[in-house]
Amino acid sequence: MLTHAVEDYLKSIYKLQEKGGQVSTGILAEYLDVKPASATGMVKKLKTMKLVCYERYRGVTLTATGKAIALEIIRHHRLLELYLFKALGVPWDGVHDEAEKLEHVISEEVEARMDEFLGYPTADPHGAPIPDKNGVVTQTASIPMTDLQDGQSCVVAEVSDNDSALLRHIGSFNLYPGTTFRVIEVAPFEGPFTIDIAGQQVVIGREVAKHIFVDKVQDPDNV
Amino acid sequence: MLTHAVEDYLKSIYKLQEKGGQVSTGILAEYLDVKPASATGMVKKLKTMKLVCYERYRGVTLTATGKAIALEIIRHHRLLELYLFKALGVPWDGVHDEAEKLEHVISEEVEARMDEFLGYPTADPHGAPIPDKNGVVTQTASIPMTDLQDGQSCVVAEVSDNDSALLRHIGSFNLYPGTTFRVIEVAPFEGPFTIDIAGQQVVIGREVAKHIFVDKVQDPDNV
DNA sequence: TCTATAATTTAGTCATGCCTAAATTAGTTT
DNA sequence: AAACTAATTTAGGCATGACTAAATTATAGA
Repeated sequence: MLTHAVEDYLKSIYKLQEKGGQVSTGILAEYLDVKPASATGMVKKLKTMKLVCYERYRGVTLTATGKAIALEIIRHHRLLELYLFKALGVPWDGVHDEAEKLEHVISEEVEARMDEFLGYPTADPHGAPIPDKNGVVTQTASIPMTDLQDGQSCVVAEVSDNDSALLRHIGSFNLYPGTTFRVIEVAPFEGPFTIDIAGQQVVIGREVAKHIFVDKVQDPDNV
Repeated sequence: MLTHAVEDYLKSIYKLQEKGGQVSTGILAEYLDVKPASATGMVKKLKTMKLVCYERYRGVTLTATGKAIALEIIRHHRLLELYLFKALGVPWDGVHDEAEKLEHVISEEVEARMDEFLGYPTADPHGAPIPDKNGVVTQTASIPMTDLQDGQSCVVAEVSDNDSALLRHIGSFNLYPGTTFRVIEVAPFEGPFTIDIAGQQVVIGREVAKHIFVDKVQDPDNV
């Protein structure tokens, strides 16, 4: 069996690999809130386990085996988040931390039963895709809200899930995945976004907008 | 925060204390499937944490604090067992092992929500009592099935939960907590029990019967 | 009481996974 | 090319919680 630490490292490497491509031990350490030396040590261990490719000073990449394990853990995490949210009513800003602990101990059997209960879902409460049993992820090419311009309409696709306070804040505007809104005004000089959500006007700061990803929608009122 | 190992030791000491009274480090080691020297080491650590009373060669007892923690973990465990059983349909011979892992990581919030979902239950799927939020346990004084004699009627109160194969076996007779049966015959010389469950005759060996605890019932057909 | 046996404890090791401090390498500047 | 800075790695340590082997204590029998 793999240790929780190994699982966490693989998961983190996967996520960093997704956005940044090259994953240095320093970035990994920062992401895991661990000292660089610790990350180097673990990465060397992961290499002997054939879970990562690694050359010193060159960064880390997951092997096929490592990636499969990372995706399994991510699947556990996201299914748990959705289950806690839907079946137990845990607020969406609380599910991440809880799932973080549960993902390492849940059995495949319980996971399968949650999956069935939820009707084989494809996204967690923050809009992140849930890999299927074979580790296949369907990535959607959403854009950050900061790329939007005046008048554009869109649907919230995904929201960063790691900051609980931020999620509570975003939730207070009803900006959940699936919510449609229209940009009324983008203030100049890196200013905030004024948007319309179901008739309500709301002002969203840039720092917050960075963590919201959307899909553009053809707006019949504006064409 | 307490480690999983500390929690497991406290829980085990509590359970052994319940039946046997005196808990030696040897018994504890056997129960936890650990070498005696390891148990001694941990017990000394628990003493410095003021969670147990311990004098060498004299055995261990929980302090008030230690007992409170043990009961909290037991509450986690039993609520989880029942939740897995009722909400997710995990078979009763599987819930113990799963709960064993989850009990250490579940938050109080999630526990409270499961408790609410289940309607504030008082017993787990094996009939063991669930301590309440304040650590109060309502013990029932059930007797082992091996104490029964010919003709007696009774209700299954509790079944040992630590042997999965045994549970599957007992379950195959429909001998769940709440099931009523009548003893037809106790074979002499430590022989098996022939019982009547809802019209079906079933033969139960003594080794199995040792793990089934019952409450006697006044049988109107037999008085 | 003395001794044999069983239970318990001590002493010393090992694997994990983290840490700090020091050394090394890479990547600029000048 | 030399030197400086930032990133990375090595080296050595620490806490947990397990282990084995050896020493100690308790207990029961002769």
